[in-house]
Amino acid sequence: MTKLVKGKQNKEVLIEREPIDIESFKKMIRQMGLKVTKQRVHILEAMSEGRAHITAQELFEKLNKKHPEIGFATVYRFLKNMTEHSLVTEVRMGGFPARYELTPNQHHDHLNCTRCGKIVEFENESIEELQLAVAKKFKFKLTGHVLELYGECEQCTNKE
Amino acid sequence: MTKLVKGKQNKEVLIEREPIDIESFKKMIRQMGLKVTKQRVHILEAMSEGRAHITAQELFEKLNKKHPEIGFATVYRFLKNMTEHSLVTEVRMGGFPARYELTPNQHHDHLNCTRCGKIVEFENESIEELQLAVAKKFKFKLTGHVLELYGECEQCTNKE
DNA sequence: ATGTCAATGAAAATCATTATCATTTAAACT
DNA sequence: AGTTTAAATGATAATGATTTTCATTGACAT
Repeated sequence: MTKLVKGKQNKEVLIEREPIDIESFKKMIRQMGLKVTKQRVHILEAMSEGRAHITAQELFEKLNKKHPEIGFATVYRFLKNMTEHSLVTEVRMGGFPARYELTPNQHHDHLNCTRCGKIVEFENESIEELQLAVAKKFKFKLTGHVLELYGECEQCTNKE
Repeated sequence: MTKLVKGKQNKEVLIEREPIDIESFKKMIRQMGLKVTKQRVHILEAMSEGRAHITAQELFEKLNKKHPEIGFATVYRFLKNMTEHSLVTEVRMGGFPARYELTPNQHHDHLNCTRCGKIVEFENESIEELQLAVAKKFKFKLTGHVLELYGECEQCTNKE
């Protein structure tokens, strides 16, 4: 599965996502010290297929079609589990429901539409470098950052 | 009223907040095209006195002591109003209740030491410009951003 | 002073998320 | 393979922040 993102120099690049099979799903679950259940495997499957950022509800509904036996409590619980183990990254925006993605191996930040909740991923090397410069100026060893841009997407602006 | 913050060179600096009186509160309310009510004036008073970032509930409880006639719906409604008019800045963190502050006239971001909790405020025009460029690239009207850097400060690093 | 429409407060509603708890099941152990 | 046992599940209730509703009050233009 591939994901289209914006990269350096304004060129679009394809980030390959390593193909994930059921065996590696099970491995991931065991790595967290949890039991392998069909529900958990199905949740991981659904997350690896779909669009990058999904809400718990959307994920539940998607799963519900093929596997109506999975309750939404399980979805919420497992998402929380995976978030705590950094296997999944949680993105929260305004008062909107949290969105989740399998933690990407390549770092990126988010541009969020405050009206429709849409999330666009971006990566900007220059900003990263400036952040390092700021940290250096204040003699900090930089270990992480959160950069979330908020605005109104084209569609919402036109919807007026 | 003054606010104690950590500033450049690890020296504490005092950022003066312009004194706000009832008349200017009323002016602010009229500027938003709203009617001046005692509730709204009291809400503004309470916000200008207290700690920088307050939740709607905290604000309601604080007001409730002196003015038990103010309902929490009014607090929520007015905070939303002011946020929409950029008079108040809303900060949301994880799933926690939103926190509000009278919009500071001087924009800044934060550099946080993950070991001792020290906060350094900084401002970087180049980063701001790059953020605008990113938003433009994706045809977003940029309305705000959150930039928090995390790291280890000099003292903590030397403390090893 | 008065009419009108916005503002208010109490209560109910909503919405995402979490907790409860009886039942099921993974997987460790015969 | 059968038994055990603690973890996992799903249905439901509970929670907590925020919003809506609606009858009443009040600001302010006239």
